Amino acid sequence: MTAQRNEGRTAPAGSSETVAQDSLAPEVPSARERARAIPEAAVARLAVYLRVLSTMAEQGVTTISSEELAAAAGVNSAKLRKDLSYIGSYGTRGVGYDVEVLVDQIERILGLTRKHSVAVVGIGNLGHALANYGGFPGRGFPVAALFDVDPDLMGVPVGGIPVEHVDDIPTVCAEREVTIGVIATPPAAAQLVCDRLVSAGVQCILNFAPVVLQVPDDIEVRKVDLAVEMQILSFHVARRADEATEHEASADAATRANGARVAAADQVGVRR
Amino acid sequence: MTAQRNEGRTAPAGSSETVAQDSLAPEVPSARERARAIPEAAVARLAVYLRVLSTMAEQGVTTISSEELAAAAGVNSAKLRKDLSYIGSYGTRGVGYDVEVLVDQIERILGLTRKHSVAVVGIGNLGHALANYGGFPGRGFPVAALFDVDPDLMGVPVGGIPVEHVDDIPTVCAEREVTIGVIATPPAAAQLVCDRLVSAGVQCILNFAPVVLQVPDDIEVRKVDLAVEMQILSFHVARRADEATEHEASADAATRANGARVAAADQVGVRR
DNA sequence: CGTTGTGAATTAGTTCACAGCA
DNA sequence: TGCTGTGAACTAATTCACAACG
Repeated sequence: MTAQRNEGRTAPAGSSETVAQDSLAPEVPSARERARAIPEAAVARLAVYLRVLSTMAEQGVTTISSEELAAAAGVNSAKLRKDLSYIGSYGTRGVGYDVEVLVDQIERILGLTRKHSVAVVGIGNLGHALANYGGFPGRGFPVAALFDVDPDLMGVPVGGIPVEHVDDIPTVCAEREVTIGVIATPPAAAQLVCDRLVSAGVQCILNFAPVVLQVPDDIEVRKVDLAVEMQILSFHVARRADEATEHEASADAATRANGARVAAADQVGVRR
Repeated sequence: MTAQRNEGRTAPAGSSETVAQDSLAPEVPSARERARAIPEAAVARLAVYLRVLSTMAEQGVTTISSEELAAAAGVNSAKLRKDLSYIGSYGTRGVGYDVEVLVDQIERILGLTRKHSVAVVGIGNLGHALANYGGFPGRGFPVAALFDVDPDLMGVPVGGIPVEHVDDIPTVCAEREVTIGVIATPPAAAQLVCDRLVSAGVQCILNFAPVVLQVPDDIEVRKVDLAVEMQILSFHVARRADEATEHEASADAATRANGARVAAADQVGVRR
């Protein structure tokens, strides 16, 4: 609904890529253009590598091979090296990578050198939990504003920030230069809140509400959807059960027995 | 790093597919085998279609075309039809799909006809919020147990379920036939908790802790990682900023001005 | 007709495998 | 010698485009 949308945009697909700009400026794979070239899937993994590397650094590790880092991140080393190659060549052949250098470079690519002010909308169970993280995960994401509609919450500080009314989203967000909006409202309110955030100049939205948001296509939306996650898991349980009944003749306990065969699931790629 | 892993398994890739079984039983693309064939990405979207369809049904909609459903789900219609085709042919050419039929079929494929008992481990901010949902999203996921290490929490009911000690995970989970474990502990405790859940027979894990879990490869793990999500958004903010400075000559306000061009972002596919 | 269902074409992402370098 | 960086090969996912059909 609210379907003024237009999925099929104008471009006939399979045409552009680096196009859409003037044909002057021959080729500048600068840091800017380089960034565009990083596959979406790789970006998600870079964030994981960053965390692993930070942990390593804390433990005093200064150098690490692709094999080691890959194991710790739950991916294979070829993928890891390919991912790192998107951001440049910072390894030393025969040796590995300098942990600190890698941390710096990944932070640079992910734009973590900037501060990204965050607004959380919907201070219920979840919003409360989010606000209490006080300065989002990994720092660099200060919570600049909280919003709700509940009159009882107005002015009440959560995690040190007073709750304001959702009607004030446009003014407050614009004023505090919020770039990331987090929606933790009931589903019915999500689209309205989203529209306000967008009109306030917010560029990216993290949506916890179980609805599909309609947004201008220059707004980046990521969603975290509990129900979907649970149902995907349910699917796998079901598939497994089916397989079991399928060939329920052969070894059964035999398979279950060697529960020691540990292999880091590729949890990085959002899917397997 | 607990790295007994072995990413490169034995199979030389590009060999199997439907293999690995006896060559008798010629070909049975039964519901079971059919399930195996559904692309992971499609499964995630089916869950979204299901929600949209349920909402539709509530509103009295009985029939819907691929174009309409696709719009509401934020995907294009070709993808939607392809996704639905994985589960069977339930549409009527020239007409569309019967909403109720589709709901039933998707629920069947996702295994939502079964009950999946859930255990939540780590009753902090987030765990508390999760437990309070009381019976996870969309029903069918009853919370059967809560665990923590905090002595003050032992026996305290949260969302109607008393908190038990993590040491009891193996016995309690096995006893109550928990199939899905939710980890909402601090990162340091996550792997240990995960190991216990696995030894208790839990098949799938939803991990909110910012660590890469090492699990036997017959365990399905999905992760929800706030920090990663925020950093992906950060990346996009940064890229955008770079692009802006890039060709800061031409129209600037012009682009920002027509903020009305709404197009449902493809929020379904976990990525774009 | 109008819309589904699906092979074929395309694009994105992963893995292989090895040349090249410290 | 050992490990990175990457072209080439492969696999997965998406999109096209149209025949089939109620």
